[in-house]
Amino acid sequence: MRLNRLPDLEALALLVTVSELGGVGRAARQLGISQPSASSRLRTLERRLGVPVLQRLPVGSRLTAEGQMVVDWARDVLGAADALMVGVTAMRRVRGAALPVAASMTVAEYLVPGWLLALRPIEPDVTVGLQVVNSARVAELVLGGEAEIGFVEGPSLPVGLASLLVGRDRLVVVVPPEHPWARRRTPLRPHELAATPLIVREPGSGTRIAFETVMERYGPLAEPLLELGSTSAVKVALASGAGPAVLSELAVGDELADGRLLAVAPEGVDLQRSLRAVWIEGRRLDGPARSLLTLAVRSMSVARSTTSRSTASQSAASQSGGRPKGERSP
Amino acid sequence: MRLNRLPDLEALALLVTVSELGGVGRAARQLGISQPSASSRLRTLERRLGVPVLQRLPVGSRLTAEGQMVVDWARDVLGAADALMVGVTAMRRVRGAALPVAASMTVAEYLVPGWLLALRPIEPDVTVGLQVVNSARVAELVLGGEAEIGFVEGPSLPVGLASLLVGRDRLVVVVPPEHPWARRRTPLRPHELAATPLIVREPGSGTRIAFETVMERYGPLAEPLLELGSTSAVKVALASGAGPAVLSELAVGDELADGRLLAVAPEGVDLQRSLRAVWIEGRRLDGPARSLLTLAVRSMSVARSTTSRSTASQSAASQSGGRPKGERSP
DNA sequence: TCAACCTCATAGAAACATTCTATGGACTCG
DNA sequence: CGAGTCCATAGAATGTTTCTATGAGGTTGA
Repeated sequence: MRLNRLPDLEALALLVTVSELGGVGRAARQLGISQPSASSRLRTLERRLGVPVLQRLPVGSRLTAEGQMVVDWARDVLGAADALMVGVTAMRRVRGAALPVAASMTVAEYLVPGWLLALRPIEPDVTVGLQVVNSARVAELVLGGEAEIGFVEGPSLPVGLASLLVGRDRLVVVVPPEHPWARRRTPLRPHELAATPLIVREPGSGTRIAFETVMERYGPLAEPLLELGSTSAVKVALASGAGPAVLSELAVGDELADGRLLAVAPEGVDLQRSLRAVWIEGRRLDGPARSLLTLAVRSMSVARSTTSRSTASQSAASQSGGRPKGERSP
Repeated sequence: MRLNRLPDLEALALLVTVSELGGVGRAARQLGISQPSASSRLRTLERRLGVPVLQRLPVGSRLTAEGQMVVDWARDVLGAADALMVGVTAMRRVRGAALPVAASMTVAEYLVPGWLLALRPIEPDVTVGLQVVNSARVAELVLGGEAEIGFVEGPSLPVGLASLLVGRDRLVVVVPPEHPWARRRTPLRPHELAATPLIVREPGSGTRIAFETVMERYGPLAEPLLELGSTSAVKVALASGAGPAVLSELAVGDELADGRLLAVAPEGVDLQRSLRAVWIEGRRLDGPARSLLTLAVRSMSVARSTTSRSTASQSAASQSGGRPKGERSP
């Protein structure tokens, strides 16, 4: 992670605004800075990128072809930054939030920011408070009234809580492309997996507990190859070719998508986990909490339907109808 | 896009490094700055985020629970930034690159950065040059020897070129959740779609041409509701509820995944496009070009075998398959 | 044709942040 | 208890960004 080769986020945001408004001065006004400041900043950005991105015209500025690409890439960066900020902001307001939420780590990390971004235009004035704790504690907080709605992962069903499925996650065994398992033709047997030293998260982490619970029946697990404190650290170890690792699919989706990592599915092992929204049984959710639940439910159904075929109707229908009911336990 | 609420990318990179190395001083050394500078920068970051992220201990520093979340979100941001930089760097070196590549816009925008990120560890010393042009011009450049490998979209098959499928894209009709079509129960008929004014890209853009070609047989298209010069601009118009739009699925993967947009599938219309790698027929690709081709092919097969995933950050992902965001994305 | 108006760029001063070196306090380890 | 490691603070130097004021280039419309 070289420190110096990073783009200036604010300059990128400025460039995006220029592309939307069609002029440097207009963008400056919108962002509340002076026009010369914007001009100079864009020039610095161009110099650092080494590519001209703007075509200055007497009537405004248009993007060059390269600029168009930069803007589209920049939108991704800014979207990620937005997600970070929305997540941090929610974590900061644990007390005194209009909508107190509790979520397990997986849900909080991968799903909550997207929901909050989608919630913002719907409920602009609602301050969300986010508490990131384990699933058991989520249940406590919801039951104790400290969170209006919660999100849990895993197979155990909290009592006294209504719940609704909002997503699925799956633990995947991943290897770098140069690992022997990347080329194996025979399926991975559970016993072989159990007997292989793996890179895993530290004891007590949700991912690790879930994995150990599932693998219990296939015999004792080998000693871990490495125990690391974060998903990121595991990825770093993986990149250096250390060995197979077990991670949440949500955590490695990008790496899987572009081939930096490969998934090896153990034969016949169900590593799927349900992600559920929970709230006090019998209580009717309304207001912002209900909006959030709707978004969460919708995000799942749409994500699933886009891979095969997608129609908007199904997801919309499920919520616009009656109030959500707790699903019965599996 | 408020300018002031953006995080400092370099500070985030520093924090990530601290989380990997376990100490402020160690991270500073790795990044080539002094320890006090790192310390001060982290303090500033904490102040701006409003959340303590580091627990300073006499033996080093550990992340707080909030810090853990911040680091994981930050990885997405940095991944997206990395994708941007790798793309820009490639565009800068059109001449004199060891591996000259030509790609159509869709491929260049959403897939190439992810491939280049994956290529970096495999071929660390190869400078890639990227030319972003339309598919016909890609064919010319490859045939003329100005690009060793090219990537095209669309149904037309270039003559004299060998090709291999590296991905698929699909045009999708998207609406904001509050649009009437989001709640429709009857399937969308092609004629109805043709008769509806849509938000589209400007004439001549690949997305628009592809859409018009497919829709030709269903009668004349209605006048566009809006014609906009970039995907981003279309998204902005969508967000304000303007009306249905037609965009590449790769461009709206994140929005679909978290429900900010909904896809409406027109009945029986095939809006899929193939994305292909092309090179001179009969020529055997080797060296870096072959590595790149391998990565591209792999990214497709893996992407299909896993279900999509989404994180807010993922725009990069969207590029990389989502991950241009760095690494992310569905 | 020309004045009014718009665009973006430049100049120079002030404010701010980051950087460094040097030092100190806190804790662990032997 | 001393040596070593860690992080924080102090104060000066550097660099960037910011602003206001102004200029250059081109369009618009009378």
